[in-house]
Amino acid sequence: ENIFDRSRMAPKTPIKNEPVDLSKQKGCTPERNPITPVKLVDRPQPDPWTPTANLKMLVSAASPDMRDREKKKELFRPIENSEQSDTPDSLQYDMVDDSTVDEFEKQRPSRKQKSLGLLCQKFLARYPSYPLSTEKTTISLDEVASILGVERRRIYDIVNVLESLHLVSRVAKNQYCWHGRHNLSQTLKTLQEAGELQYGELMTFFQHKEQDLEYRFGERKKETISDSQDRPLLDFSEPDCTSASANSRKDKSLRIMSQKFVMLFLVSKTKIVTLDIAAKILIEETQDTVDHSKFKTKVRRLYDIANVLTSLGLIKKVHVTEERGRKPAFKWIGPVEFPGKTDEPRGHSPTSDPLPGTQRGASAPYQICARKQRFTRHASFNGAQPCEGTRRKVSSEPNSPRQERQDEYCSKMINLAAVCRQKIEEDTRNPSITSPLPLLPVPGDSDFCVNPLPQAVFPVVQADMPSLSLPNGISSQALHPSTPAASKTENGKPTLLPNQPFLCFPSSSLFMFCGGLQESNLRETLPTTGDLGSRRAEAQAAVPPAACQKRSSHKCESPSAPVNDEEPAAKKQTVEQRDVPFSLVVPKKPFESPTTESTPGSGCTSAEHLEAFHLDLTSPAAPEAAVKESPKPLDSQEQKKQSQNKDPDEPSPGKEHISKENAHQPFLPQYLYVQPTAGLSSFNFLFSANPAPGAISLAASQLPSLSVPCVVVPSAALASFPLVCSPAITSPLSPVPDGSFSAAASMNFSMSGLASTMPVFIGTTAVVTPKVSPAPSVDAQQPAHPALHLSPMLARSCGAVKLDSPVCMGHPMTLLKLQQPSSAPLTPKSIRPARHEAFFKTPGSLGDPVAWKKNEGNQTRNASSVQRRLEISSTSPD
DNA sequence: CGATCCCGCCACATT
DNA sequence: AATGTGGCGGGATCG
Repeated sequence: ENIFDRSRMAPKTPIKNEPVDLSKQKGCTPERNPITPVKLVDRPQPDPWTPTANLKMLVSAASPDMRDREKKKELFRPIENSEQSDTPDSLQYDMVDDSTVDEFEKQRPSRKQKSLGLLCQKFLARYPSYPLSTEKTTISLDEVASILGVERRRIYDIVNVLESLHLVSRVAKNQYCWHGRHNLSQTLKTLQEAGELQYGELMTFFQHKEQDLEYRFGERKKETISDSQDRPLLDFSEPDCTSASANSRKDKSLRIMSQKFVMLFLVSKTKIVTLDIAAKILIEETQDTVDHSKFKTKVRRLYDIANVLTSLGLIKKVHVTEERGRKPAFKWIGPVEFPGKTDEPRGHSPTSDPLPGTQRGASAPYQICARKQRFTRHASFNGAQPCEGTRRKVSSEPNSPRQERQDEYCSKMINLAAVCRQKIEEDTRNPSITSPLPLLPVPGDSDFCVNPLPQAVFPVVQADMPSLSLPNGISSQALHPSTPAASKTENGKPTLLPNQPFLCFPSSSLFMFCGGLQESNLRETLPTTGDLGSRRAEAQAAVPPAACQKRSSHKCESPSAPVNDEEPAAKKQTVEQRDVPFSLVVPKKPFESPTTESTPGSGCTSAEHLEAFHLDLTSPAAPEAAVKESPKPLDSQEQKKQSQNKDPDEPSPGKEHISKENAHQPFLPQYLYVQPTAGLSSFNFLFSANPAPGAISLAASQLPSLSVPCVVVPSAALASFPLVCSPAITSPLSPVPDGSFSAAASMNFSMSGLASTMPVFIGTTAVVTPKVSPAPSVDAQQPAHPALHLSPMLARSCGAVKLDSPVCMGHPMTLLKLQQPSSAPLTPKSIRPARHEAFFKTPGSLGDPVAWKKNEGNQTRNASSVQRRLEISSTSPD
């Protein structure tokens, strides 16, 4: 706890280790705090410890990393930080007079300082995220407990969760083995698969709106399934470790719960799970009987788990605003895609798709299908296996409502479906708030899975931006008249809806670029061509005029497609966040960290980061978002249709509205989220880049250029209204609000070889068009496309600047300027590296080291890992 | 006052 | 029986 403050002055103050004494001291015994450090004592502690000694250990062990973590934490919990950090006084004083300061500190040992989340960070700080395979780090619970100054009990809480994700494994009594995150993606993948089996339908289904329903149903289902399967699934991983024997133990609910909790995120379209839903789902007991107390207890546990997951950077706390109100929830910010996935976008053929036009979106449909299948499979599976054999808790235990029959399961599912249907119908009736989109009629049987998707989309948005809302009218218009059709898609109009990817940016500060790459084209077509024509992405942002009211609009209707986009986006974000530690993570807090800041002048460097972009908000005042549209908005629809075909082949420039294609399956739009740096604080960017490596592969030839639709909005503006960007379907929109603000801009990204580093240059076609062409292959680019129209607004509001951003990459960049005078800080997050693993890695480790290195204060980070190691090693000896 | 969640009792598992 | 684990929920804090 101390650490916080001390991080800077590490060496100093002795006190804190022990919470206990804190309590004692609080009064005013300032000066001498240090003296008897009571507490630790409890533990058998051999070591010599003097208060100081402990401190030293702590400091040494944690310092570098700790800071990072702390920062992260800060992100998560701004308040805390502020407070602590505030204490500058303390620092100063410390210099002078420690005791005094300490006192103050002591006075409020604040509960937070002892929080599990913080503790977990400390814990994690002690071990490298990616330990060398060679080194096997063993963790002694007692040791850690004493070092961290907490009771062992608390360590169990942490370790149990970590174990559920396989970051550690139990080797022996009191001994755990640290694995780090090497296998995290694999684990998550497994959990995701398992989760789909168990919760997929539900989550998908109801996710947002129907949460209520979900709860009810969810519970049942889960139970059923979970029994038989959970164990196995969960356990699967365990075997590897010695601990297998451990299985017999009572059920380790915390571990299982943790896994289930993670599964919910992985299965969730929105990647947001509210606590209450999770609790309900996780309560295996009798569905109906959800006692209040039990529920409460479950929630408590979830908080424990959530704290750990938060410390791991896998989730973050958010609030979901629903019809009913605002509820606490957590959003998954970890990796979303897993390499190994069986389902590859490309492979899968739409053919079998049960869902007709519904989803053009690349992955979404796919997933759905998969889910169904599994589901089915699953059901049978259950039936086949009676799981009673496995052990359950002792009979004596109070609760053991477990055994369910598969039959029941089926029936439940049916019920569920029915209920859902009802729900939907109801909703439909009251489209008012809830469902902007018409819900699909759900066929009783099978479809649960399918239908859900569309809905899912919304929620996502909501979550983030409660504040934003589109007026209905607007939304409908703007978005798409057709939108509603989405549901209909099945019926008749398939395509449109789905295609559209909309992005809503909830948070005021976010900036998103959405775009899909045309991968398909790329792949098939020559890279070059692809490049060129490939992409223009259109992005639209519709900004409702101030007049617009904020409403539920957040739900912008978005066809399923959007959903897809979103997901990826989420992923990306996550990834990046990881990479870029702090800043990314917490958008809210702009970090002014030096890191990002790129000065205007910095050529290459800046390039590396997105800094290349400079955004100046020219017109901050102009809240309206400026959007650029790609040249052919109109076509988009048609194209969409075509897109259905999915033939990407044609690179034809004109047509290739990428966006649509994007929507298709192949590519997932990637988003890059750029954190606002100091200057940028006001903005956040999301870029959608191609996630798929596949896409990248295309690029491989050289520079693939991607066009991404982007929207730049001043945060302020956003705050006031919601933005929606539908890359795909811009055209329709264009008419809408038209002139006022939305402009669609197409962005092109060129990436060199791998997307990873490339400096992205964003060219607004319109603006810049002409210029950039450094990239050879690229030249073809259509970007030049005259097509762009900038809305007047844009034009005005933003000055497009072309830069050659010659970034190191040598790609040209275009910058948009928004009025922001100040240096635009950019937070460039580098584009995320193509590889999955990269996600996890620290920024330093990211694939494109080069790029990274520079800017950020990364050094810190980069160094940190190294340092960390060193330190640890040094420490360990002790 | 509701949301969080620390604390540590105590049951159960393992040694 | 001793000790390791970890469920659990009272009640303190936080917001």
